[in-house]
Amino acid sequence: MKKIGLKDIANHVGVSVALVSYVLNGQAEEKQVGKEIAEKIRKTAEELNYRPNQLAKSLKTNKSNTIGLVVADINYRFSSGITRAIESEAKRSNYTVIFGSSNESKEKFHELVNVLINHQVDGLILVPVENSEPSIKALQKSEIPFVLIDRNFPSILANTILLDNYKAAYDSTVHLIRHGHKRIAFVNYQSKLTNLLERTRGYTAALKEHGIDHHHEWSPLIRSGHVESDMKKAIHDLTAVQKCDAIFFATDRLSIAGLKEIMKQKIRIPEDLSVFSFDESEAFELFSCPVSHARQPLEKMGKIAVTTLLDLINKDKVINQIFLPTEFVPGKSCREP
Amino acid sequence: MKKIGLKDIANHVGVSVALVSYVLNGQAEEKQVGKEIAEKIRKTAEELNYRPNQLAKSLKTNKSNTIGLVVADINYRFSSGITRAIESEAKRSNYTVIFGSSNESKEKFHELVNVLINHQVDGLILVPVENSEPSIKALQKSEIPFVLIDRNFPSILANTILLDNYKAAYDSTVHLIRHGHKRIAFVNYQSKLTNLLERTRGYTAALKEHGIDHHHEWSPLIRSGHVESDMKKAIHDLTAVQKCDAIFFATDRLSIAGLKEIMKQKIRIPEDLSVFSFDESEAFELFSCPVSHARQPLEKMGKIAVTTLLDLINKDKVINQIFLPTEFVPGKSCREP
DNA sequence: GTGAAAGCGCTAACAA
DNA sequence: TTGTTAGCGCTTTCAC
Repeated sequence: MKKIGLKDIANHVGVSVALVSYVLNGQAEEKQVGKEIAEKIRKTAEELNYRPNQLAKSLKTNKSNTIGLVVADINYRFSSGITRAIESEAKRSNYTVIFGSSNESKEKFHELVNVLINHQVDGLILVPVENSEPSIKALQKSEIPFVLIDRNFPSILANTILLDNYKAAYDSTVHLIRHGHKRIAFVNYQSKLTNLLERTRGYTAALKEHGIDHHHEWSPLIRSGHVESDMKKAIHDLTAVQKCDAIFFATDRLSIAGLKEIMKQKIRIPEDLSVFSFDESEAFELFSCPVSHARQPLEKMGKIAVTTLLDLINKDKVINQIFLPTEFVPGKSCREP
Repeated sequence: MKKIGLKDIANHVGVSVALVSYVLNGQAEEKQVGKEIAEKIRKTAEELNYRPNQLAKSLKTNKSNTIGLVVADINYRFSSGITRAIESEAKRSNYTVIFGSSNESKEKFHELVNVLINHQVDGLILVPVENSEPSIKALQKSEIPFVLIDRNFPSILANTILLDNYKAAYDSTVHLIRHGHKRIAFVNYQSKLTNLLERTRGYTAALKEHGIDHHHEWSPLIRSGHVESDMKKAIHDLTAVQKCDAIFFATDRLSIAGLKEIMKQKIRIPEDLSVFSFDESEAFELFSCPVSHARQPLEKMGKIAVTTLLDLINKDKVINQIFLPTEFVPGKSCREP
């Protein structure tokens, strides 16, 4: 079946391509196209099953109606949630999403951004990875609109949609303090990502402001390549050696790894130990007790990322840093005060 | 910063655009471009930070190096796993993925397919939704290469990558029978999707071939909009009324909902009841005992989907239906024989 | 009201 | 070896 173009319709109806273009783009009124002709064009387009070539359109108008999205790993709950929100919001505005997963590699991240740019995306939504500052800085020079999401860099001023990680961690820690805990541990990844560092900062500040001495040993860092072994050691240290009575995990994956280890070591929640998680996980549904946690507003983040980006594309740019609050989801994993 | 095109480089170096095009597309040898000139062109392109306009290229060559992907819901473990595999395999072949999530709506599915086609994707990978046969049939007429994945329709003959759902369910049921179970329940969604129906068929056949009378009451159907309430009733019926001693859940989400309910009703696994799951879930990690299950080869499915599609795009090929086996992952959720 | 034609950035056949 | 040029399918200005 031959591809149908404007010309085919024009020939068929016996008019010029210009008219066909007007009509099919909803400019029939504006251009005062004859009613009958317009109707005939529409009908023929339908009959011939005309599909506009978006590439040609984009090439001409210099606008692809496409946004590029790079997430860290589509298998993360965070990524799939945000992707779903972004795709659906983009679609509402008639944009299509071109997609890539960097798998936390800065090389792949860089390459993906370039590929997306070559595909003439109108803008980018990026979850940057560690050490991707150079790519982002290069991007800034190119004047292509983009927004960062979830993560940022101190050295880069850009449109950013972030959680208020500091406050969320602070509040969560205070929650544990209110429950009467004094020896509160915080398990985080070893990482330079600001969102994670901010969580540590919030935790530390909460302890300090409530007159609790923070022991360095209470904040073990887990190496992402060695989660299982590091976590095993961490849980043992925190409970048996440091006698902590509460553990606050910095991410969902750490919570899962930690809770698994806690189960193995037959530590009872919340009798022996209180647990709080940053992020939620499907896995919590099958844990022996509901896990109290801070929930990320994925839907909202995705939606705001898109609207911010579209603003950037359509209007002129003001740099905007948006901090979203988490939602506190009470469970039964913290002992009663 | 003005956009740099081939012409700019040509002017800069003092040659024609053709030469620049040749060199930058690796045809320098073939076209016998002067070594020095070639080098100069490459250097200038680099300096000017030239980025090829993929749209123009595609328009001209009638090839976008882009594949469209429509999944049912990117939040499913299945979808994100398959998407990751597809994206990474596509990238290996220099293809980019344009993405959409149908959210199990046939209207959205149809629309997405059209949008992707308008974007001139070279081919499509689709996870069809219920009642999307008409869209698929229309697609077949258009001669755009596509492969279906995970789901198919009896009335449609197309390139398809499927699980061998029948065999996987059959084998899993036999596994339970071998463990000495006689009253084995199978909990599935109420759905017309063939992959789910095949699982029911496998289960039923296994019972029959092992001389076990199948009671209709042992196969409750859960309505996807009422999982919680339907599951509550189902679990109660199966255990208290039907006295089943094993339950086989047809999907990961059903397993989670079922296990949650089982926990609530204080039924012990595997002492009181054996449990087997089709699909795995992160959630199993925190269940009181490891759940035996059949694992889908997501990586492989994604990879094969891409290679099949690329074959279809590049050569012309016969219709191919590929059935992949699941992997049996033993847990401790089935009582010992 | 309608049509002719330029040109978006690129490829590739053809000419020189 | 290198350059010229005709489009790919579409939008849009300008002329009629």
